[in-house]
Amino acid sequence: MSLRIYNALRKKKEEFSPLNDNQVKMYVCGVTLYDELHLGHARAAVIFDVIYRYLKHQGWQVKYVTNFTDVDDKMIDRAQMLNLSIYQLAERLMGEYSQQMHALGVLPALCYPRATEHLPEIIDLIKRLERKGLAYVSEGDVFFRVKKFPDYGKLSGQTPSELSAGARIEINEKKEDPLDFALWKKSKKGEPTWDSPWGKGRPGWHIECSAMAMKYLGETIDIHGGGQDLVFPHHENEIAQSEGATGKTFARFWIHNGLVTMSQAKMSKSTGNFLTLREALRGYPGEIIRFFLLSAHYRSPLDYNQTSLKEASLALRRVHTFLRKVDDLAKPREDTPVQNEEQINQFDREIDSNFDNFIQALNDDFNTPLAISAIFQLVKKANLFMEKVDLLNLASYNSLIKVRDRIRQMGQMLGLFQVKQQKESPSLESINELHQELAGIFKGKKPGGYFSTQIDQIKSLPPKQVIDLWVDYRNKLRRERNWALADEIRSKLANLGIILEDDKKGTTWRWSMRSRSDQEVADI
RNA sequence: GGCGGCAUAGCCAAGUGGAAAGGCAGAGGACUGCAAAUCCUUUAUUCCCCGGUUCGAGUCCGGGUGCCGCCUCCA
Repeated sequence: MSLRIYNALRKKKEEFSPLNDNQVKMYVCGVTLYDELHLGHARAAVIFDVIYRYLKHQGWQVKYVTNFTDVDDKMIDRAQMLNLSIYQLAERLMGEYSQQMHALGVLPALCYPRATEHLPEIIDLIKRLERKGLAYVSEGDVFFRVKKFPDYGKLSGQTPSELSAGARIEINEKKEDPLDFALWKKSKKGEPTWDSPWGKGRPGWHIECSAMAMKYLGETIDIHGGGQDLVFPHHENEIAQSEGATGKTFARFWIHNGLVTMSQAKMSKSTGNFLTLREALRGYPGEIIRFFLLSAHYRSPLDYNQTSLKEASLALRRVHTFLRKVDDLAKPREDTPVQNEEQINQFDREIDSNFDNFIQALNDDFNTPLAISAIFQLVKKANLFMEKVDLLNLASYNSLIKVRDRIRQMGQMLGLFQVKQQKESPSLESINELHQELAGIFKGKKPGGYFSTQIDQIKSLPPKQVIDLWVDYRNKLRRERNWALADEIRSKLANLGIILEDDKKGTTWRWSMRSRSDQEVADI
């Protein structure tokens, strides 16, 4: 089984292996630091994070670099509006970025180079292009001479003649040809500026990526990624600049993620059609958002609607419920007699073949929806197994542990199911509130035993123990067939976000996760 | 006008030649004091339409239709 990746350069899936036997060099275009992130940015980050994780899983050492664009027109405008320097604006947004990426379970890249910290490299690269006649100076600006680069259009399928015929190209008197693009822009008054051989100015948008990718990864990299909306002109121009300067292949594989749409239209800042990542994270844990983002193939468009995250949370809950069930299993004694031996062996084989299916799915151009379905199939089989094998012995227990570990292992490649759902401690206040509530139930009644005599002592116990006590007490009521009171306790606890579940083996409880935006319970 | 993508059940979504994955929602059932969780059964004989290739097509080819992206900053 080998990894096949759809290479946008050739518009087909190709077998992937790194140029240098063990090391993969991957560069992904990051964000421009001018405004909040939205789900579209999150999708790109999560997709390339999965690719990064999977490449590492293949045993390769992966050098993964993603940049920040920290100087451009929109940033300059925005910074002026906020009365900040572009540097301050960048710092602020980078802080949010790392916080939100962390919430999504995105692993840190090797480094996050910034355009403004690589002026010497950028200037060198432009000089190189100038020497080759691929760049020319015009009134303080420097442009790339597209006509001198014969391969122009090889990524996007655009050809210079067709582009020239198009009506949407900006007419600029300074350019020799409308297709030429800026490598260096002469600065206007009040704009951030750097010295250069061509006078004061700032880098054009595309050149930073070429310069920084080459600096950190070399002149030929294995994978270059970014959103589908970057194919033209950004990536096309990167190829022109880089290959024009070096004469070498810039990137062997080009990977583009599909865009997130909302109401069937591209999610985009400029159109106002977007959901910010901040908003999404206010309503749902990062893992749910991540799961949603991986629920479509990375090259397909992904449509967000009102119920997307709700559905994702329900689906994810299924897996978490299973993992928690296994985590809660008590290890049987060594001498528990083995039963259902054939069933257990059969189950073990299924676990392995299921894992193979998962790997095959990811090997086929990172097919995450298919990979995820393998996890669901395994959960289903395991639930069924648990149901059928009623007496848990060491062998069946070990099988279930194996499934759980497999799921966590698969989850690791997707960045899911890593954290056990923490039973966060409620505040002292809410525990006191709980007591008030529950004590109210007993007004005029005699709960008896522990609760009537030791109510003050209970208050000093850790919350988990208090809840356990109430659960015990409720079970006493249930044994007495006092359903009304038992149900009232359950409902009071539910108000505090504590879900009780009774089954044959007893009662377990867990915290639910509430969606703060719409009060819908998204417990996982 | 040019380049590219998509069209599969109520919804989301896999599937590039050989009996239509998975999830959500719905229906029925098992379990349960009731819930919850779990399990079982069930939901596409028309895979956008029309032609063609083939023993056989959602899958390949041709022609339509609809939607989307890029060609201007954009993950």
